[in-house]
Amino acid sequence: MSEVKDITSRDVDFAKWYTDVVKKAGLVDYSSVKGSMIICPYGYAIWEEMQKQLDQKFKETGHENVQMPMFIPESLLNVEKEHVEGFAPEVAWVTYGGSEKLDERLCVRPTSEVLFCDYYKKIIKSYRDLPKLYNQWCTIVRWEKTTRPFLRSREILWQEGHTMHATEEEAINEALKMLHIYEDFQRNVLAIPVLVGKKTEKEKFAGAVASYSLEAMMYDGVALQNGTSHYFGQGFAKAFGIQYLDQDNKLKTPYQTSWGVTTRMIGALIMVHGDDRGLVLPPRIAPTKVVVIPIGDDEKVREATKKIASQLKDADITYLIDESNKTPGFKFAEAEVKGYPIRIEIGKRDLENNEITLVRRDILEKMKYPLENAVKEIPTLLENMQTDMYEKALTRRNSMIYEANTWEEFSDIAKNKPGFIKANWCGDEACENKVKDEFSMKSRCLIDDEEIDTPCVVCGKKAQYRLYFGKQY
RNA sequence: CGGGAAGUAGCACAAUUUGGUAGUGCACUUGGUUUGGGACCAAGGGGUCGCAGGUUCAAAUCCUGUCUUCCCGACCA
Repeated sequence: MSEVKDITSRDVDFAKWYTDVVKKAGLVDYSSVKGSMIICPYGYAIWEEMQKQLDQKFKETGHENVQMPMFIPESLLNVEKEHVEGFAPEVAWVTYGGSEKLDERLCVRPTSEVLFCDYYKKIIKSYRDLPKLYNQWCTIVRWEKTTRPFLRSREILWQEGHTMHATEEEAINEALKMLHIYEDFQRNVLAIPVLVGKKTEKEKFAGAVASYSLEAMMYDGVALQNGTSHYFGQGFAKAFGIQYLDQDNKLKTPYQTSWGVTTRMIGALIMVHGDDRGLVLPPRIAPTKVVVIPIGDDEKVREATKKIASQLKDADITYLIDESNKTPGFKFAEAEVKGYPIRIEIGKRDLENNEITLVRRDILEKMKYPLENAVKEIPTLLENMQTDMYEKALTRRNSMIYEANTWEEFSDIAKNKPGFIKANWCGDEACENKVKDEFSMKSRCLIDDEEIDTPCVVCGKKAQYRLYFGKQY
């Protein structure tokens, strides 16, 4: 097995490996503005696939897409106090229009809660106007100090749902429903195991009553928050004066949610599934499922390639044919960097036996199939690959979740073993801060289906919660 | 935002110390030979040395500022 050129091994330098893969696979390129990335065609194709599948789910659950403005007047941003305090440090401001200084500066949306609220105030008058289930696909801007492609950028491509409901129960259900749509998508399509749960007070969204998140573990044991769903209660609605007349002819304040996922999911795909040869895409999200590599300039090879191509087309399997004038080894390596799930090699040596070679990207095992029915096997291969990738990721993640009952145990694990730590907690923010100060680990999310039978891992007082701690991107 | 490192062709680097015609490998173009794990021959194209000032007869090289990238920390839904 020859070494793949130019990709740093992920066990040698994970950060470098990540940037190498992102660039060599043609997902992203840097622009001249820090943290503002160019998403290349292949990277964007993955995003489009994510969009397509999620958007369908959003629509099936009654949501409508809208497009809100990009600018928020300062006075509008200031309406909800907690919210503005949470976001003020990272917003970008527009202060000039042409050469004229603006009377009121405009914030480039870091998220659109206030824009939606401002609009909902106009259009929600009656109980008949509820629920309002809007979503938008857009970019937002947050002036992050440290940036990395897909993981933390200043301009973020995402989706944000904003909904209004008549009752608290309905709103909470909405927040959880969308959380579970994300969860299902990440597990079954992205093949990424996620921990799903409520955030602590300290970690929740600025202005939310409750925040729920999806926490994935990367290959190096570091957490990536891969989506959030928030229940807002009536906080924003009250601050913005959103009221409707109910059936009983009384003015009432609606309950609100918001939820979002970003292109960060692409970063998660890379860091959960990738290997030293490059990207490995789960079949259900791969824009191109199969790459066909003809070997040698031979009439029989050309014929067989044509045949396979037409069968793939008939079977509705996305594919591309690499007919470039490169050597087979080069094409194989290229296909591996790109992470196409299945590679088909067609050469005259196999054709003499009426066979072709298929290779699954995740296990890289060469399999011979009869030319006639090889394509028929592909759907099964893809499904097996999808399942195996999830199992492999799950096994690795589970092997890196540790349990600590005392501060000594916690310290030992935090210092020596990358991954998450399960522990009990009293609920005092001081204890959360101590973990963060000493080990740069933050609480990921609460665990609500396990017994709490030992004291707080930090202070030793009675524990009220069980949660995961972990370092994060 | 603090500490460190780096920016010279698409990529990886040399030339900078000691100022004096900008180079090598890969990639790219054309033609040919090739093709089962990153091919070969031949002929070509491509650079205001990140950007802006300054010093000098002369700046990739020295000085100042600035931007970008990477690493560590702080910050962070």
